[in-house]
Amino acid sequence: MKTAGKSQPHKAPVLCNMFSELLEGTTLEVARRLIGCTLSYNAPEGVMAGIINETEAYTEEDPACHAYGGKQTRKNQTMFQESGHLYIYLIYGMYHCANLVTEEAGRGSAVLIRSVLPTEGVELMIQNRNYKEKNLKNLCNGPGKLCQAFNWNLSLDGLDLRKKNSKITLHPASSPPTKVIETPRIGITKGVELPWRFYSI
DNA sequence: ATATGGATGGCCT
DNA sequence: GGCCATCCATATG
Repeated sequence: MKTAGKSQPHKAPVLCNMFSELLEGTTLEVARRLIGCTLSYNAPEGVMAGIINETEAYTEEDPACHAYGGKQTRKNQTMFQESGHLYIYLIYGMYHCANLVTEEAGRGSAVLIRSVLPTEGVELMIQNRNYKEKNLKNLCNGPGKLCQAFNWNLSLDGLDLRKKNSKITLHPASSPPTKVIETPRIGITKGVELPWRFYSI
């Protein structure tokens, strides 16, 4: 090992480190705070990125949560890892959903990333989704669409975003959105009354 | 413009 | 065997 102790000024900063303060606090706080942040993926084919504009919070106490009651299974075990891990699951046999794990290890909680506004690698995303429309507003505006655009699947489940050189990174908003709206969550049958969905326009 | 129903597979009981 | 934190094509006003 002959790695230099100090970083060299000319060394290309291939990836930014995640700002850990983005994931501090309760799942609800994180879900709210992630609105406006940039999610980026350094894929083999190129970088893809988007600004998060819709999230949902899920915690152990919530009957709609995969980790409800703290029950660990094979599928949900990433939710019980430390905050900063990526939890991906398959839904309806054909789509994937991406979540950022929150809170401390042992507590099953996460924020579902429901939508991003594409900012980088748009051509790749269009390819990945076989997207026909001209307007990009429907390219990543849904949890399944987002994973399809970024080409994310179960193989990325459990990825630790806190690691240096993580393929997936989070960047804080340059200026936080002026208005974040909260509503009940989408597509669930339990915990429907909780206003745990956040979005901005 | 909104409403419907079919596709699909890993995981749980 | 039965869920499912979904999407899209198709059908109708």
